[in-house]
Amino acid sequence: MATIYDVAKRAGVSAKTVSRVLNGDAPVARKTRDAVEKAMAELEYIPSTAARSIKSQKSGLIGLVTGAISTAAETPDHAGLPEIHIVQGAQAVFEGSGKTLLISDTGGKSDRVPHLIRTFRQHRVEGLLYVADHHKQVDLHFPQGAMKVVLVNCLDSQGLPAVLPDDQNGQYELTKRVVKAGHRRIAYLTLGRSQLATKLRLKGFQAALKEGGVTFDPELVAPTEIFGSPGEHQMIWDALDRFLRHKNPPTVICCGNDRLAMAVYGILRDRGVSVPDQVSVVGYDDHRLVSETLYPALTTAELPYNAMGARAAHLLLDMISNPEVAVPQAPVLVNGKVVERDSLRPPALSGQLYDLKGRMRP
Amino acid sequence: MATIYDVAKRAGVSAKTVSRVLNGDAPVARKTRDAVEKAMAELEYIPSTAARSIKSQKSGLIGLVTGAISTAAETPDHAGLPEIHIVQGAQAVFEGSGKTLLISDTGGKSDRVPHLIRTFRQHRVEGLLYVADHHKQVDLHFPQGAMKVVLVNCLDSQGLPAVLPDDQNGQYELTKRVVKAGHRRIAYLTLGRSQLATKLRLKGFQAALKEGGVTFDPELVAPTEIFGSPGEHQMIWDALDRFLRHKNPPTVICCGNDRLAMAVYGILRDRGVSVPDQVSVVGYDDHRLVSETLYPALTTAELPYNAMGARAAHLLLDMISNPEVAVPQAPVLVNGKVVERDSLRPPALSGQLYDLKGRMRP
DNA sequence: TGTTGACATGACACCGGTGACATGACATTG
DNA sequence: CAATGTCATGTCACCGGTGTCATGTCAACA
Repeated sequence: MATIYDVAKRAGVSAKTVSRVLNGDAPVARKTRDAVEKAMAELEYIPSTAARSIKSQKSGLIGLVTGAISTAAETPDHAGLPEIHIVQGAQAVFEGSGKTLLISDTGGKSDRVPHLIRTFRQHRVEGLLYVADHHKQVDLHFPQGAMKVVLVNCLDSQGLPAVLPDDQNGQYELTKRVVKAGHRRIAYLTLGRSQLATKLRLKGFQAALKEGGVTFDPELVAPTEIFGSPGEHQMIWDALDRFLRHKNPPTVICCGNDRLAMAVYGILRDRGVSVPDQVSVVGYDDHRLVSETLYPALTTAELPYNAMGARAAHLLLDMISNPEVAVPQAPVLVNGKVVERDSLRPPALSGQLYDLKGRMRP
Repeated sequence: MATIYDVAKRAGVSAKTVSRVLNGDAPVARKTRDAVEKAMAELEYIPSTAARSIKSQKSGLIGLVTGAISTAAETPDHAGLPEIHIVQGAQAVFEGSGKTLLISDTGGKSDRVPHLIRTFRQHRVEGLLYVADHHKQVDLHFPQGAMKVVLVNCLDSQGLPAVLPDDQNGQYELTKRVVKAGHRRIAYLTLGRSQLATKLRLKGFQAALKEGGVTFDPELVAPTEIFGSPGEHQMIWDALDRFLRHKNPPTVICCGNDRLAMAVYGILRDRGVSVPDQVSVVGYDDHRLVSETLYPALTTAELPYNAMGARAAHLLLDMISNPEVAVPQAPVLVNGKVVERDSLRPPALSGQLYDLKGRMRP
């Protein structure tokens, strides 16, 4: 690989002059510049970032840690929207600002994080993005002040800057849409109780009901747990069964995410309940693979992963370029849109809505 | 950030001795070693890869380009299994061998590839993984010999080393399972005709039929195109309608991927056809978010993205550490497993299988 | 015509490590 | 006891760039 000296020799100038042509930080005679550029082209010269960075003390690198990082062994694996969207959103921003992204994946093992951090520090990354697979609390103990860090989709107890989805508002907006469609009996199949998103969204849910003058009925709320476990379908089946047998049954079922909505579609239909003619269904995430493919297509709230990644990237870049800037004390909340598709309709008019059949598959 | 000289001074030795402690490439007296290690710990010294690499001429970096790279504007966006699994598979291998991954995302714009390549060359990456979002032909024009490249999930006309899923064998094995379950009337809703995977899988499909003594009926094969387009559901609906109205209708529907199977579930049920009691359904990809969540869970063939990523990483590492090694001329094919779940059953016994209802939603 | 300043370029040190080589202390051997 | 080898450590140059400072040229100006 050609060096700046090779170019200098070929162009008959000093290395420093080549450097000037490269960086344009001092005037260079047109003729000299041409000669240097010709030499660079002929030698396919490409400057070495490594050499640059030892001198400038700036690596131009940003580290990104991903992969279901957590304190516990909960790792729901593929449960929601893939974090890749966060990475893409961030990458696009860094790309535009000349930074390069170094990524590491913990593979779900949080004990490997220290090693990853060390690798990043060896590369002298200028900042670090810490991406969780779902909205959660994490417990990191970074060598304090060692590097700029922005958490994405998670927060810690030390108050590191964090970018989070606005789950409460998202569910609020979505539910408002449901109420506006005319529904008064609204069931909510939430994610696990322990999830932060669940608590926040439930607040948004209740706020929207209240605002719409709809009574909140705790019997129409049920949590689900554990992705991919054999018992999961049973749990959803049972919850739906309770909803449907309620003396005043729901006309719409809100789901904790699109995946849950997918399972609900299957079970409802298996039981002879038509979506959305008899019961509407809405999801959360706008996992397009699911929301656009389900038949009928799913009305859902966007989980703005791409935007969160971009937001976090900007925040980190600010912190890097302007070390004195005050980092946000409260988490930055990013809002997603409500995406209306075909699965939400005004409630059916008749009193007795459905005629249940089927039972849980053994 | 502390340097090796800071450590040397604090430990009262030369920088070279610190280097020896770091690398263990020459004997160091126990006492000296202890002093050096103490100093390193106190200063939180972490060696700089940049400084190391200019001297050693080895960056320890691997570049990875992803993001629906293509020649055309086909970009099906989210159509299949996310490429992130390829990245994860590769990352784990590199991690284990001390390499660090630099990633770039083209965001679907192939004209940005040259710029990404340049960035990677500035970082003196030792090799490059080029990851496509689905099995396709790409047309790259790398500065020849500029760097070691392995293509993943795609191949080019110049015969660059490539790692691909064994689509033919995968569909063969899956179809064999279908035949073994007793099916004789087997419909196949393929992906787009132009896709490489479609052609290969159709071969495997036919081979399995032949081996099982089942007659191939072209009327039971239909292609789908264009993900997410408004007309897509219509196209699937029409194809299924033809299948179901066939004088000798299928007892199972093989789908080009799990997403398609998801759409098929919805349409079949909408038309009063029970899965799998009346018609079995199988997919392809083992996109677990879909295959495990569908109700009933989907029998499908694994698209071994993780393994492909790992395989490609190993191949690239071999090429790097052993430049003389012959690169595979033919693409490396990686096989996936058949995953049996609940959507495949022996065919129903009765003659008249289903009583169609419903029509395409307007 | 001598002075001044803008322009163009080069010499040299330095960034943080490591390879090649040299040196000094001590143990082993004939 | 001198010769030899091993161990432990240091010196110095170099990797590929860039910052600092010096130098040389030439046109404008007093």
